[in-house]
Amino acid sequence: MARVRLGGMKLATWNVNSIRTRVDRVTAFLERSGVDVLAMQETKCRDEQFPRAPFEALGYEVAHHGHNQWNGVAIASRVGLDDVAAGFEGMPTWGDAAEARALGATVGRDVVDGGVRVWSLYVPNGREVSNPHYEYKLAWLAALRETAGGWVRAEPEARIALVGDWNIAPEDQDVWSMEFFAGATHVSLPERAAFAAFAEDGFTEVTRRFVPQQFTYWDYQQLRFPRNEGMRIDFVQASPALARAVTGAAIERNERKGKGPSDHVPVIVEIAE
DNA sequence: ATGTCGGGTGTTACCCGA
Repeated sequence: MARVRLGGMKLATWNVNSIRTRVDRVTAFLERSGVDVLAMQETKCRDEQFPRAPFEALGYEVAHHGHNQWNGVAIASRVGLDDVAAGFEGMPTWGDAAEARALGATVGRDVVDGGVRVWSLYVPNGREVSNPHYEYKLAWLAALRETAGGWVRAEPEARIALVGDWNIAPEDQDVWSMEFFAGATHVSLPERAAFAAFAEDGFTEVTRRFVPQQFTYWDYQQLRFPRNEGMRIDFVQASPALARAVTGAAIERNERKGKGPSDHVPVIVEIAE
């Protein structure tokens, strides 16, 4: 197939908090933003319930992985969508259940050299530091790092994007009040260490250098958004070759406004060819 | 003051999760 489009691509990640409730807002965002690939989290539906038609009408292919009303991850792409994989090698289960928290696909083979291997990730919340879900979160992150590190070691020039809702605020400035979060998940040292450890395998978080301080999530409760009491928990970790190709990033704060928003907003990165 | 959102069900009243 001939190259139809050169010049890089725009990749975004967005925890949509139910795609069935949010599909109009999500497709409107795609139409006006010029995003070529959108990784979604918390679709909250089974595969057959995902509203594919509105995406396909705009020229996007969709891969979705969802078992039930919890979790659910997807990737929509108008620049190719190949080698789809649900879950990663070694991904821990929650009890007996392999949850729908990771979906990989190769996109952009015609617009970026070698394409980009995108993983749409919904990292477990952890609930409370004393809750078994917290140990599950740490184990899940450790397994992801082990597997993703192996990908980079096997293919050092691979362009790999680990994107999504990491449910970790890596720095104190990434929450509206460290007092409020004292003793809570998302800010604990083991979670922050787990996030930072990806750097040892060559991954770089590539949005902060372009957007030094901006929240990506505001709770629906307590007027958190009007008061700008949010958290920065949605990130893009890029392999060495991909990090070199990233030319910009943006956090779409305005998507938290208006009628029926998700509690998260899209995070966009621009990738050169 | 868990005061808001989702989706679910033994559904029109509550459950769980975030």
